[in-house]
Amino acid sequence: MKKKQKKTGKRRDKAEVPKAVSSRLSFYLRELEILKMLGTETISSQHLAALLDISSSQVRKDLGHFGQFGFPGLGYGVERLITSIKKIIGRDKVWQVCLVGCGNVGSALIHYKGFAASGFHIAAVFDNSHKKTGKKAGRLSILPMSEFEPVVKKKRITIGVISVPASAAQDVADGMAMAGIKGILNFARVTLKVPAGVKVVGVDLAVQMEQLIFHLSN
Amino acid sequence: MKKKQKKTGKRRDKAEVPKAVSSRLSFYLRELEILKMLGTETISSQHLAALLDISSSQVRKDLGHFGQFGFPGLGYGVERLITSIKKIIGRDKVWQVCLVGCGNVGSALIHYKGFAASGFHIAAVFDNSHKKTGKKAGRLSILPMSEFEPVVKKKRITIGVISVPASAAQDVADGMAMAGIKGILNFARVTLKVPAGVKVVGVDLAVQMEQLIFHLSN
DNA sequence: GATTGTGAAGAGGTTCACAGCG
DNA sequence: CGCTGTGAACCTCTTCACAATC
Repeated sequence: MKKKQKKTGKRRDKAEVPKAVSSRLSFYLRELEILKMLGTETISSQHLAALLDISSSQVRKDLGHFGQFGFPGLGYGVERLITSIKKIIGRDKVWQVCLVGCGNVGSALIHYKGFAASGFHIAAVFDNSHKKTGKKAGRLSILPMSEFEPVVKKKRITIGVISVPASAAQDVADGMAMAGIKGILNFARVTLKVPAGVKVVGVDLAVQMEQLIFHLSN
Repeated sequence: MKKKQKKTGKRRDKAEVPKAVSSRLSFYLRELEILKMLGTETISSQHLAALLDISSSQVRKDLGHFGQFGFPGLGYGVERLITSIKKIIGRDKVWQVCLVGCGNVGSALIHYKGFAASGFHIAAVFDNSHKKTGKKAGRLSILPMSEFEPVVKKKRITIGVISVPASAAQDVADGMAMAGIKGILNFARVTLKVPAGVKVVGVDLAVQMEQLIFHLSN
């Protein structure tokens, strides 16, 4: 636990991870899991960097934030690195997720296999519309919003996915915060206002597309 | 067209836009379109900044890259700013898009209204499976991959969306590059290798989720 | 008086380069 | 000899602060 080095002048007791680093850890993990499947046991920073199209010193520096994982002359142990990164980002447990809004996007998410494969368990699905509540969405019944808070609490859900129209998104987010949800994945095209302590990650496909055409136009 | 200002000492004939800026333009646009709908005619950098949860100087500096849009004491004209940003990112025209892979994700994208609303026109849809080709996906027939290149060329499609399983994604990307597609929106969980001149934007929901839980775990 | 546009200062992130280890 | 871990240099992005403008 005691990890102060006397040579550095910088004080940084709290393990503050640069946000640029955290956003790359997932990509490391993704490539490492592929490597593991291929039977690779060891990989150098240079190799891993090439897979991700970044520099090898970037990889080394990123991993350096969390301790010493590599062996000079050999590289990094794939299996061990996977375990370590999973622990760092919190993928070492299963997360209970609820989803609100069973339109096109919502339905696709319910059937999306990548979630389950990454340790996210969709534990409940909600929709406002009477036409949908009671029906099945995959293995789950679609519940009415009136049951939202009790179900979230009973199932100990900590993550919410919003896939409702933009006009309804803020209300849903408010309800989520109220029910104690700490992380929101938002597919609606609005910037959500949430209380401190709640983290929102937005996914806006139109924005992604615009990234693309910006490069194409320039 | 001639737009050199004599006062700046910096030489920068090529309009090089910091990549951090380009990624925010879309968000400015999104908020501005909402403001327009609400009837707002003018907005200050401070107001706009608040909507996006960034600083007002950030907004001013970002917009400053493209010329003078604002009026001191008044702010920015919403309508005019929308037009300008659209032109900058290339949203002033309609883009022809094709989609490969009609699974869960693909189907959701076909029905997703945000695309059309942002000037993206899905002009063709493809899938490998005999079970799907010939069937309808929305207003379009699902075409077999054998028709990919001719159709892309005939319809002047410049953007491709990949929503096939990870194992097939690289092949599809190769085919897209071959057919002359310049921008790829990739939903598969792999890092694609593409020739120079082709831009890829990846959307990986598991990665987004991991961003979320990283913050929750720390 | 309010608000822009912009140099200059400050943070933050990336690359370099090399000592030290296996 | 190959490769990691890491200070130092470098670069990019963000914030500050204020003259110029409406």
